Amino acid sequence: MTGVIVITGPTATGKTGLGVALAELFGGEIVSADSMQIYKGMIIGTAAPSAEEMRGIPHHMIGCVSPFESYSAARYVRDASACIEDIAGRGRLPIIVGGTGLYIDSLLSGRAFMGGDEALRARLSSEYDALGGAELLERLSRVDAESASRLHPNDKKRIVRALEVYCATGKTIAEHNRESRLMPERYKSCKLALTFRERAALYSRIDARVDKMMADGLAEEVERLLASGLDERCTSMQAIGYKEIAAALRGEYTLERAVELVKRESRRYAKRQLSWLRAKRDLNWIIWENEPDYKKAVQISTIAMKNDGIM
RNA sequence: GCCUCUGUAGCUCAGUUGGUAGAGCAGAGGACUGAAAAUCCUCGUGUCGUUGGUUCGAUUCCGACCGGAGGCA
Repeated sequence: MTGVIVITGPTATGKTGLGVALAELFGGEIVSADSMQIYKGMIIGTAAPSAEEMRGIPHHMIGCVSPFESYSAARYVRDASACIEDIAGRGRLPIIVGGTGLYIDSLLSGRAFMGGDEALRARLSSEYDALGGAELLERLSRVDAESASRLHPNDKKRIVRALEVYCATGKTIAEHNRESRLMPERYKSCKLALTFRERAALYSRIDARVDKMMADGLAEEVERLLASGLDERCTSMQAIGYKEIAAALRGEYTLERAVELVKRESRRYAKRQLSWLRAKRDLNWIIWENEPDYKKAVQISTIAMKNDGIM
């Protein structure tokens, strides 16, 4: 079975740096697992690695999709799997680096997502708006009581999707989930998760990085994307840093306010990532005191890789 | 130096006609299976500035003191 390394953790914890360090040491190539770096032209705001940071290591799955498209976890599993097979086929070590938890989990399990139907989804969505969440949740509970019992009436996305899956395939999403949970992981992996000892250290790092993005021209990058015809309905424009600055450029509030919001949203995002990761069991945590210490991290990683049977 | 206002949750403030208090924001925790940087749920005990007094009981009334703001000198 192909072995891979996974480097994850909340935003701004130094995943890129560790990924490159391990790639240099073990002859690896990077496969990004980032739902926004995937889009072309979104570089500054997604903190995509620069050529200098890459240090000659090949990086995949970055900037390879048009920002007008709506990418998905399902497509990621397909595209990233191909990358991994290619890398491993050439005798190199695939190193998956990114903070999009759903993408990583899905990739490792080779999860197949239940097909859906865009038109049907749109219809259900407008029914939700017209009839209300309680009504749609009630309808879901008649066909899929299991999923319905776990959802809140306000959780529009999930109620609509559960209904969509059932209507389109005749199978409940709960059944599908149960089956897919039984699938064994497709790759043997060593999972490394990065974070800081103190939440405050993480947050001040996030704040500083947002200031740096602005200094590097994030506003101009957003302007350029908007000028190309993108609007807030595109998935790519839902990215933190882009949606707030776009709103400021539209005159909804000042750029200073936008920067505050970008910082706040990034902090909340990091918190959500942490909450996703804490629920996982097989992670090797690397906890920074104040600054990333890559030398030490490489040592810890090497030990973890041996323990997990990679190498 | 005198006068007035003010001191309540990390911040901005509300409130208790005396029975130890509550909003917004910030923040915290959780969920998550074809949007996931998305989406959704839950969470407010704090010496009511300090210290005396009145009172069965004071954060609330009175005094002094210590911060802060303004005014007059």
